[in-house]
Amino acid sequence: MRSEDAEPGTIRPGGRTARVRSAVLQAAGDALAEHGFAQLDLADIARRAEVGKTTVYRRWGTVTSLVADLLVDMAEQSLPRTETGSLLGDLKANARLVQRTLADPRQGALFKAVIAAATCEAKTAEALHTFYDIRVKEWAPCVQQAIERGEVPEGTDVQEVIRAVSAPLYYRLLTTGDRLDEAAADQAAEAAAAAARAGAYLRG
Amino acid sequence: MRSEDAEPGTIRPGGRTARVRSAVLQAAGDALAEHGFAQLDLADIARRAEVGKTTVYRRWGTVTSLVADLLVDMAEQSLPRTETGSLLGDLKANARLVQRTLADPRQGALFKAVIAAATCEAKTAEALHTFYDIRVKEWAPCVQQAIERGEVPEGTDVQEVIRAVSAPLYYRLLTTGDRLDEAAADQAAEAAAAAARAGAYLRG
DNA sequence: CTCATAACGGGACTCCAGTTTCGTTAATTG
DNA sequence: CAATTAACGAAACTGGAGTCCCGTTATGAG
Repeated sequence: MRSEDAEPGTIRPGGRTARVRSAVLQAAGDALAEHGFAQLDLADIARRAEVGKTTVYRRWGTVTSLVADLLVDMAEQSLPRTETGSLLGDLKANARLVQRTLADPRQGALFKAVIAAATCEAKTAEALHTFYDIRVKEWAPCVQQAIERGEVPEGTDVQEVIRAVSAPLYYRLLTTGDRLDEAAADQAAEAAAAAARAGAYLRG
Repeated sequence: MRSEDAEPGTIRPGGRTARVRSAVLQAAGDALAEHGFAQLDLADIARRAEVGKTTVYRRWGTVTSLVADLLVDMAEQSLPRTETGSLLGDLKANARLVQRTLADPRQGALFKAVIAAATCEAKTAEALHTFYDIRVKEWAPCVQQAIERGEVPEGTDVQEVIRAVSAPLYYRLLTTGDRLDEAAADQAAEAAAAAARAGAYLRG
């Protein structure tokens, strides 16, 4: 059986191969959080992961490609959503979660780095889109429940409401130097809730 | 007079020096829009600008540093704001402006690239923050006028309202593959207006 | 207009990110 | 458990990004 056309790691994905992947992804996350996307070389990641650099180049090839795989991994680790019984409560819970993530030095830097990487290659961008699509869909039901309770008008784009909560937090992270505090999270949730109630997210 | 401690271009900023700067910044913008932030080398920019690569390395040194200067240049080219007489009208005008910019292939790619660059170095990040600070302050008066007309409660953070218009557009640009159309712009403006009227942006 | 030198630019040079080679280890199959 | 070969990893290699040197151009001061 020839394997020239198969990606390395697909035929014998067991033991060592899996171990190498998780060590490399771990190291990649660390390196991205510490140095950022630009000054990142795969040899450094290989050293951290205690893996041969040949292996990293063979399996991932480029930094953006490695980040794409990292995003697939991140997408699999899903955090469970909480329920509070009111739209504002649920949205605040979501906003706080996002805020805590982005305000955390390691996680915040990591998210900046993966976003930067996603702007540089289509494949990585797609992995990022999938990651956020999963997260948004995870939280969308809380808006659906609000519709059923009559808090929000019928025909509201539920996913757009969830995105509206995150958007100002990411915008602040990227375009201002301001700290992301709980007040920012609450404001984002309140603004999204108010706009949703006013029917701003009705499908066009 | 020694000049070892002065940056090149500061003592004789006239004719040639200025011409080189604008040619290089123009080329840098083109290159960023075409190739993105990652696969960018200064030699290519020098070639496009018809300038010696030694000059580019001497004056800017790194890609992120060059992007920082590009952002200073972009910040100086300010677009005049229109006035419609209502908060929603003004915010829609702003949203449409941002949407058109980000939806434009060249400009959209360029903005993605400068954001990516800003995540990689503090100096570049600061230049980006300044850029957005200027843009936000340019449009903030329309919210102030809305306060004076009684459309929006006293004590509202006027700049935050402007940011709330852009935020979902940038969020969509970066985290989804969806096209940025006029409907997205209008929705962003309507959501920000509704939230502002509801007092979601009162200073904490 | 003249002079001093800031700033530019071609070309040689260096160094390391990324590749290639080939021997070693261990995952899978029967 | 033995055989096959996928996947790994050390070491040598290479190309081009970034640096250095030094002669040339042209700015700004007097």
